[in-house]
Amino acid sequence: MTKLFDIDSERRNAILNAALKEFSSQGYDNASTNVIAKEAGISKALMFHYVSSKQELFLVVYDYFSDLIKMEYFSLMNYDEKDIFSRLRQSYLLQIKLSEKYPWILEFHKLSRTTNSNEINEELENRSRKEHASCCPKLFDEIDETKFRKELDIDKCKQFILWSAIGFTNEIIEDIRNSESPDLNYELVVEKLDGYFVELRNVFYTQSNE
Amino acid sequence: MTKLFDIDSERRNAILNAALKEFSSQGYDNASTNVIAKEAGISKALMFHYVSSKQELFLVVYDYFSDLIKMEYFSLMNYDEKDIFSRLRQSYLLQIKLSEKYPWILEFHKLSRTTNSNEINEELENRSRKEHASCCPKLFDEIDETKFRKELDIDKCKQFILWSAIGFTNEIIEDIRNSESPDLNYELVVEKLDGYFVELRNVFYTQSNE
Amino acid sequence: MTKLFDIDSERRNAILNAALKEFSSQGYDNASTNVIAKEAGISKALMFHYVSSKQELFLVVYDYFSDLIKMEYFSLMNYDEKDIFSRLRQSYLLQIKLSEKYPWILEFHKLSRTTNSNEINEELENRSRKEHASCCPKLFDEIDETKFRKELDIDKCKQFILWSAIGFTNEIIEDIRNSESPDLNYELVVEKLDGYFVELRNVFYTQSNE
Amino acid sequence: MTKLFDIDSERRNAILNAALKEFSSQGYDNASTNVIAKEAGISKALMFHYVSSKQELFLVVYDYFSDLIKMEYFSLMNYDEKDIFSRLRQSYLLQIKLSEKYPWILEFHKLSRTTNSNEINEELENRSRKEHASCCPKLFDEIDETKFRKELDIDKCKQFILWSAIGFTNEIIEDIRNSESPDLNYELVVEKLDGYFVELRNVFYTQSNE
DNA sequence: TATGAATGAGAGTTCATTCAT
DNA sequence: TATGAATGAACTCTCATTCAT
Repeated sequence: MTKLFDIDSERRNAILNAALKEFSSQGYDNASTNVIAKEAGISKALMFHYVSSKQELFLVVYDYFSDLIKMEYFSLMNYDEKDIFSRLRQSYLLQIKLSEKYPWILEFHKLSRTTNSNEINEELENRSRKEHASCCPKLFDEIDETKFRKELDIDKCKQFILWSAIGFTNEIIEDIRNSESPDLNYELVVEKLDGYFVELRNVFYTQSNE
Repeated sequence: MTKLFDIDSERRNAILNAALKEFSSQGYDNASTNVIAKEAGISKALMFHYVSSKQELFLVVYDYFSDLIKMEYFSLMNYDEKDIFSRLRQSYLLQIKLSEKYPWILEFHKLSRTTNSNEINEELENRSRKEHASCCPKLFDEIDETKFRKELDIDKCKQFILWSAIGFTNEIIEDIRNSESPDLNYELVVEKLDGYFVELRNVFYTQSNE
Repeated sequence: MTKLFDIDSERRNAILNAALKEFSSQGYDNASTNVIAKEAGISKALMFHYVSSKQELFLVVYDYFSDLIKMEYFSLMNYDEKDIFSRLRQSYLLQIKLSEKYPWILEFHKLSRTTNSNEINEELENRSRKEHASCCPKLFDEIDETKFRKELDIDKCKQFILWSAIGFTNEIIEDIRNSESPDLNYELVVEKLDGYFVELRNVFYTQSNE
Repeated sequence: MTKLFDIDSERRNAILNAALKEFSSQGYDNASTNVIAKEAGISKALMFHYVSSKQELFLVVYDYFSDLIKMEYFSLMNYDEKDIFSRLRQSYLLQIKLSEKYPWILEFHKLSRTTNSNEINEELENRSRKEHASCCPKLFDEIDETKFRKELDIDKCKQFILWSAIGFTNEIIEDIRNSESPDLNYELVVEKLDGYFVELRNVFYTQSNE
């Protein structure tokens, strides 16, 4: 239905990025197709030549980045790595790399917010039903729990670790937003990241030297 | 400027709650003054008699709840309690209590999201500059750090604890939204809460029995 | 649902007449709410305060004039008059009178044209099913058929008479459109009308002097 | 100006028929060049290569069918036939035949409806001024008026006959539109037609057996 | 010759806001 | 105090038309 995937990839990316930015920051209802078209550098009419409606644009964006994340993130993840923090590190490196090409991709999950459009809500529910809570569970699947200190409740710890990861993600996003050239501080981000992982190991793992 | 504080408190609360609900759930841009007026049970024109604009309404709501939180929350907090988790527990009990009168107050922080209105963005930045990250620092001020395991980096741990608290808050909010009679599961919430605190002590504190 | 009938009758008539003019001349699909609002002398937004949509406006206009025609035309018709041409004359006098207040009312039937909007088409079909071919049958009901020349097929003659009446109606409409002050030639129209009726009697009736 | 007449006649006919259908059924303003191009089986851009604008397309269609009617209809009419009803019969047989190749030609007159485009309105008026009511006068020219009953006003009778003919035409059109295979009921149409002519003779002519 | 890409103008509709009472 | 009426600007989307190839 959409003609978005028959066109030049540079323009396609411009549209997809612009749409992801607008939809994730403003939400579906408040997102303006005007803003998206302007940010993508094309006329509004042309955009509606590529997609038939705001709804379709939203769903195309959702599916595109959903697939992208599957292929450029999930399928590249090495789940043989059983150390949860090494896994998380892997995950962050991939995400940061993706962020270079798709600067708003870390905000992808915000697309799932409930909107005023029931059709969108239903479609989103369909997709999430298929995927069954896409990211988090697998990240924690079959991790090496023997490394955790024995007295800890593993499930609760996973929860704490997840929440910390979310908090850290938000910090990264803010860092990226606040710097014009996001590529420059790639190393700084990784350094910060590694600092956190050192500490998380201290917190949750049996100390090796004890 | 606003006449909101010259009127009957019941109506004022109706307006403030309705506005907080709409602004926090829809965001400033997408929030509808129509919906707020209807939810508050008054005409739109009357609402614009009390406040001069949507902007003013937003800022009044922001400041009102900001002050409320200061007075009904911060000033009631007992900072003599130096145990961070006991402090956090206190904090949650106070917040949940506030939620009974102001059901959307836990969502207050969502008001700070960036909007399309630059004026709003600026005003919000002014306020946050004045307050300098209103809640968190004090929550962690002068806590008893001796309880922490010696090998831990206290500052990073505080960060982890804060992120966990944020995650837990979101869980509470979802619980409240998903239940028709929020008061009933007050005890359940506290129970869950205490479970988390037990574990957090396990994680971060020196084990007493060792 | 519509607030059109709670407002000042002068403005209401302005809107109804403007809408009837636009809808009957342009058809539902091509009719412009802009044009209607401008012709009625109000803002488009106000018009959408009175009616919730173009569809509703159309249906309100349809029903209003449909009812008006029933009350100011059908119920005033004296069907005790059994002479078909006297009846038709009555009919025309009433229609011309209505045209003074509602200059486009003779075009009312054009509202029934099929449009691109299936909802409108369905609503129109519902209404026409209820009314069962509103005008014509009754006009020819129980007329005095003994006046017709014996060798004629009455049913076919009725058809011819109806078609002539339609042709005459179109002539009247054109006359009205071509003159700025339609009231002036009221008498001229009636005169022309009577000329036709004289001749129609000659054509279809047994000649009295034979 | 137009290049329509330099191209393959089959494609030309496809365009002309598609345009006649769309313009006559939707009116000039609401007609979509998209629909016409699609129905004609060519791209919109190519269509605008043949004609310079929607306006020109409309006028070309108008003039083409106007000429066609002149040549394939008017010039084939045998005006030596002085009996008006035989003439009308001739006329209908020719029209029905034309309908086979140009299915929408009976709707040609609908092109003359007033539109929102003043240029189109003016052009149409020019053409009709030149032709002076193209069809009707000649149809009634030099007919044998002696056959009419003596007491009748011939001019008015011509008017009645014309109006009946119009009514009958509409009936035929509706018949054609409502049947999937229009050719099948060709004979039925002619039969119906002849029934009307018999009666019209009864109505207007001196009865032969009296 | 033939077409997909591209656009500005305008459609219906909603919104925050002001006016009159 | 309180409200319904009123509006201009902005929204999403479609259209006839032009451009580039």
